[in-house]
This record gives sequence, C-alpha cells and structure tokens, in this order.
Amino acid sequence: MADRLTVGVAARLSRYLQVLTQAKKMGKDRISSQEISDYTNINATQIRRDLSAFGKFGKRGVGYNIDSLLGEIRKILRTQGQHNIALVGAGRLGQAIASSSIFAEHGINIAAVFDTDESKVGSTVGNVQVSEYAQLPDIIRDKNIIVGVLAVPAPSAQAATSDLVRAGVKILFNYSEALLDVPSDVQVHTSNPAVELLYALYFHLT
Amino acid sequence: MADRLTVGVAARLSRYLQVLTQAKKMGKDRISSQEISDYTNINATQIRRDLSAFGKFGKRGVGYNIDSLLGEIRKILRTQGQHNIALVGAGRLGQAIASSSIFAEHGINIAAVFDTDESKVGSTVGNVQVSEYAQLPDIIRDKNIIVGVLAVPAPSAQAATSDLVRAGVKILFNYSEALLDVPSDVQVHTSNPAVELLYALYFHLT
DNA sequence: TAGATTGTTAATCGATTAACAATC
DNA sequence: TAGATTGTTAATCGATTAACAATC
Repeated sequence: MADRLTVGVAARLSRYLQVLTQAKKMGKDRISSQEISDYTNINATQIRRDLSAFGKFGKRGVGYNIDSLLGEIRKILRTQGQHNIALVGAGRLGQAIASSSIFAEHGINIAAVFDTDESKVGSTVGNVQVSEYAQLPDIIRDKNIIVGVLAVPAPSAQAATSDLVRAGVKILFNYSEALLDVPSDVQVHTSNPAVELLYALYFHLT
Repeated sequence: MADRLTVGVAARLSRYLQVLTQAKKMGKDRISSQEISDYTNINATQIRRDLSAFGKFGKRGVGYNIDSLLGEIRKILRTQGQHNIALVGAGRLGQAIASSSIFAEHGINIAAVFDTDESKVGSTVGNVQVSEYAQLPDIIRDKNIIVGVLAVPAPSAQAATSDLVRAGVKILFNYSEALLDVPSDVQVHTSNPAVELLYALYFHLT
C-alpha cells in the first residue's frame, strides 16, 4: 500500500473517474470493464488489472457498482476535497471555461478570475467576479491556490505565467499555443487540439 | 521504411512539431534535444531516438535545424497539405476556437461552422459564416470533411455527433463532458481539463 | 583544441494482451 | 442452470533511461 502510483496508472484512473461520473449522470448503476473500454479505448483487461491492484471492487458476471467504484478511485487518487483554482483571462475562452460544469463536477472550484482589461474587472464570469490583475499575487496567496488556468492570447501567456508562479502556483493549464518557461517544480499542461489532430489524421490516413 | 508508426511515436512526433513551430516563431534557428525535452517533459534520449529512426537530422555539438526538422517530421506524419474541418457550436467556446490561430498554424482550416440557433446563422466567427444546421450533411459531404469539432453543451453532443458521423466524419474532438457513442471506425478525442487536473494534483500532493 | 550534443547500445521497467478459471 | 464478467496469470512488446563513443 501507499506506494506512489505510476504516471500511467494515475492518468488512467482519472479517466475512469470521468466515465463513471458521466455514466452516473446518465442514470446507470453499474458498468462493466468492457463498457469503460468502449468509452476510453483502454483495453478492458488493463482496466480490470488497474482496479484489482487496489481491491476486489467488481462482481463477477455483473460488473462494477458505479457509486462504490467512484468512491474507491477518489480514495486512491486522494481527490475527495474541494480544490480552488485561478483563471487568468476573461475573454471568450475564459468565459467558456468559467461557465462550464466540467470543473465543478469533479469538485474543482474556480475561486478567482483575473483580466488585465480594466473594462472587464467587476463583471461576472461563471459565478465569479473578475478581479483586478494587480491583485493576483495577494488573492492567490490568500486563497492558497496552486493551480492556474491560462486563457490569454499567446503573447501574454509568459507574463501571466511568471506572475502566477511568483505567487505560488505549481500547476498550470495552458490554452495558448505559446511555450512557457517555468521552474522545474512547476508542471505545465498544454492543451493543443491541433497537435492531437495531426496525430489522429496520421492514423486515419494510413 | 513505410511501416506504420506506433501510437506513442506518432503522438510524440506531433508534439515535437508543435514545439518547433513555436520555437521558430520565437526567432530560433536551431534547437537541441534537451530544449525540446524541457518543453515537452519527454526524455531527451527518447527524442533523439525517435528522430534517428528516420534519419540523421541533427548535427553533433550543434543540435537540430528547426526548419529542416519541421520538414522531416511533416513528411513522416504526412501532414503537409491543408485539412478542412467543421465546427459545431458558435457559442463562446466555438467562437474562441474559431478565432484561435492554433489550428491555422498547422495547416488546419475551419471550413464550416454550424449552429442550431437561427439567430447565429449568417454571423461570422473567425473568418467563417455560420451555416444553417440543416445544411450540415450537404456541406460536410461537398467539402469532404472528415474531422468535426464539438463545441456544444453536453445535452446536444450526442445528437450532433450522430449527424456528423452520418455525414461521413471519422474524427471527432469533443469539448463537452458527455460520453459519445460512435461506430468503431470513428475516433473520439475528448478534451477534459478536469481529468488532467485530478491527475496532476495527485502528483503534486504525494 | 575544448565543449557540446548527437546517434546508438544495452539494460530495465511498465504496458499491453490473450486466455481462462472462478464465481456471481 | 446458463450466461456473463471479474480477477489473475503468463507471455510479449514498446517505452524509458543511463552511458558513452562519435563528431561537429
């Protein structure tokens, strides 16, 4: 017990979490490894193997109970609490992110939104009022935020990154195409649909 | 030669493509495997290994010429042409996607945008006029589009998916949290920042 | 030349898969 | 009971890494 998960296992477990959350919303009570496989393209044997490393969560001939499996995976990933994150950029993308339920569903709370555009300060995106960009360091520190989401144009991305990192942020989600320079203890996750597409096209074309 | 790339290699090569494209925009001429590693968190030896499987693209003591490496990787991934894609949903997220240069930079062209909201039809997002949703099958077929991007709310996602698939789309990018049912010859790529975040937090907390 | 960085080897480790007995 | 699906084994394959000679 208590060994650190490998990167691969942790990544897969969080995908199972997503599938289970959605399946539950669709009114399902239980699910088989084959069904999870259909939605994730992860081999069904791999799924059973990942889960059985932590306990016997399923029933043979029946499948997995969704509620109890959700609880078990959350325990393994230690994601049971609420997490506060900060969003930089209240433009179209920032508004789309703030209004989405994609974070809220997993207990992730957008606790602060910043924009350098004064005309946006005070307006509401999602359920949060946009704060002055100058207040970023204080608010990030006060609320103990370690996750930042960058929804700013590429030319502003590095400046926002440096400000967030200086204030204590350790995990960044970059929705611009810019490359970000960060200290080695900060993780950057860049979401680039174009990159995924190039790679998807390769397999479609060959 | 001419063997199909493994999934892992193709995914990594497209990430190198992204880094090279950005580094070039920043005015750089050449880059080392270590620099690519810093931006991608892919081990530098792995990068050299991936590249040297296709030829000797680098210069010892110097690194890789960005322009020529870009050309080589594009040749390997066969992504030199223009690709037409369709976007469904002209809301905030759809507008953000259509205005971003993230696709255009890699030769991917948003050739059509659809929305079921009649009041949006005819308006311009990015550089494209929003078309009637009813025209989706005809336009997709006429323009030979095989890639669809879903920027619609979760409850509409399955219906839009079915319409796109019926019209011939084979690759889908899903920006909603919904699970999509598709035939086995259609690939779904779901982008879920919350899932990535849960997994990033695990490694931060342990 | 001296320093830097590639290309490549060799060794290890984790991921993937098929197969099937156990059992609900 | 009959059918379905888990839990687990065993075998294979690809990814990862350190190390270093080659060479720019």
